[in-house]
Amino acid sequence: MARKTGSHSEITGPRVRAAALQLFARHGYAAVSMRQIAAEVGVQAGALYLYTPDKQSLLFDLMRDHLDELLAALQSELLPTEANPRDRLIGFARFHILFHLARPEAVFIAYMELRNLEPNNFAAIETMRRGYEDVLELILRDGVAAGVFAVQDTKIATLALIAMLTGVNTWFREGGRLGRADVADVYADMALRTVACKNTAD
Amino acid sequence: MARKTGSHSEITGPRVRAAALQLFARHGYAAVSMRQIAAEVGVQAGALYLYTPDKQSLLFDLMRDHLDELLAALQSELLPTEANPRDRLIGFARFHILFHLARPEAVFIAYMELRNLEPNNFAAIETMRRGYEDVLELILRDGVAAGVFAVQDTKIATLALIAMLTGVNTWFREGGRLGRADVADVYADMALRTVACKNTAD
DNA sequence: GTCTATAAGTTGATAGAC
DNA sequence: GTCTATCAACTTATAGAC
Repeated sequence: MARKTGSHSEITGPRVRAAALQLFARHGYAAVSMRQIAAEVGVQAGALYLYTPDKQSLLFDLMRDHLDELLAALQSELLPTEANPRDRLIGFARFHILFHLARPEAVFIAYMELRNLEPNNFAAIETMRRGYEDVLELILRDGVAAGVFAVQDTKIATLALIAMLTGVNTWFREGGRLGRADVADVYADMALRTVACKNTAD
Repeated sequence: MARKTGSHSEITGPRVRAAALQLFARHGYAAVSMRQIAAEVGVQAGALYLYTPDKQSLLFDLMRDHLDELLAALQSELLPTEANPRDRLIGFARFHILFHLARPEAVFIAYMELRNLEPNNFAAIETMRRGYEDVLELILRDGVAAGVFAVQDTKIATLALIAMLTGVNTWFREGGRLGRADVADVYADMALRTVACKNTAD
C-alpha cells in the first residue's frame, strides 16, 4: 500500500501478456494490432512498449513460458523410468490431456503461430518441443525393449500419439457429457491401445 | 490460338489461386497482402480483383475446393458398407494419409485459417468437415456393432483418429526414410490398433 | 507510468486510362 | 485484361509532455 500514484507496473505487465494471449489465440498473431491489445488492457498503444520491446517478443515470451511450464510440469509428474512402460504411457497421456485442457489459448498459440516466429525464436521453441517429444519416445522405446509395446517406428508413433492427444483441444468444451478426467482416461486408453501388444493382459 | 492480345483470363485466374495457396500456407492469411499475391503472379494488385471480389473469397474458395475434392475422392475410394469394418478403417486411414500428403498447403490452410473465415463461410466449411468425420464415425459404429471394435465413445475416437492421421503433415518430407505408401501403412496399422478389440486376430 | 502526437510505411479496394 | 494512381484507414514503433 506504499504507492497511490497512477502507476501500475507490477499489474500492467501481466495484463498485457494476458490480453495478447487471448487476442492472439482468437484472431491470430498477424491479425491482432498493438492497438487492440492496448484497448483490451485499457491503456494507449504507446504504453505497451514499457512492457515489451516489440510485438514479436510478446509472441515469443508467451510460447517460451508455455513450454517452460509444460516441461517443468512433466518432470514433476512423470513416473520414474523404473516403472513399467504401460503405466508410464498412461501417466504421460493423462498428464498431456489435463495440462493442455487447462490452457487452451497457450496451446493454440504454441501450435499455430510457429510460422510467425523469427528464425532464432523458432529454433528455440522447436528445441523445447523436441525435448517434450523425446520423453514420450523414451517411454515407447523402453516398452518395445520390454516386449510390451509393438511399434514399427517409435518416432512416428511418438508424433502420432502427441497429435492424437493434442487434438482434444479442438473439440472439448466445459460442461459437456464428459468431464476432463473422463476425457483424459478415454484418451489414455486409446493411446495405450495404439502401441500396446495385443497379447498383453489389460 | 485465336487471341494474341495481352489478355490471359483463363490462365491468370488459376495462377492467382495457386499463389494465394502457397502464400497463405507459408505465412498465414492475415500476414499476406494482396500486393504480395499480385507480385507472385506477376501482375499489379488491382488486376487481382478481376478474379476475386475480395481477399476473403480467395480464402474461402481455396478451402471449399479442398473439401469438395476431399469428399469426392473419399466417396470414390471408400469400401462399400458391406465390407468388414477393419478393412474399411484401414482403407479410410490409407486414403486420408495419401490424400493429405498430396496437398499439404491446402490441408494446412483448411486447418489453420478457420478463424479467419467470416461466420457464414465458417459454417459452410464446418458442415463439409463434419460430413467427412461422419464417414469415419459410421465405420467405427459398424465395427462396434459387429463386435470387432472396442471404443468407449465413437465421436471421440473419430476425432482422435483424424487428429492422429492428419498429424502426418507436420513432419513428413519427401525423400526421407519411408515413402508415402509406407507411412500410410504404418498409420493404418496404428489406427486399427487404436480401436480394434485386443482378441481379434490380426 | 501513461498520455498525445507523430513518423514512415502498409493495407484492401476502386477509378479510369490504355 | 492490365496498368497506374489514388483513397482512407490502418500498421509498428518512437519522442516528448505531464
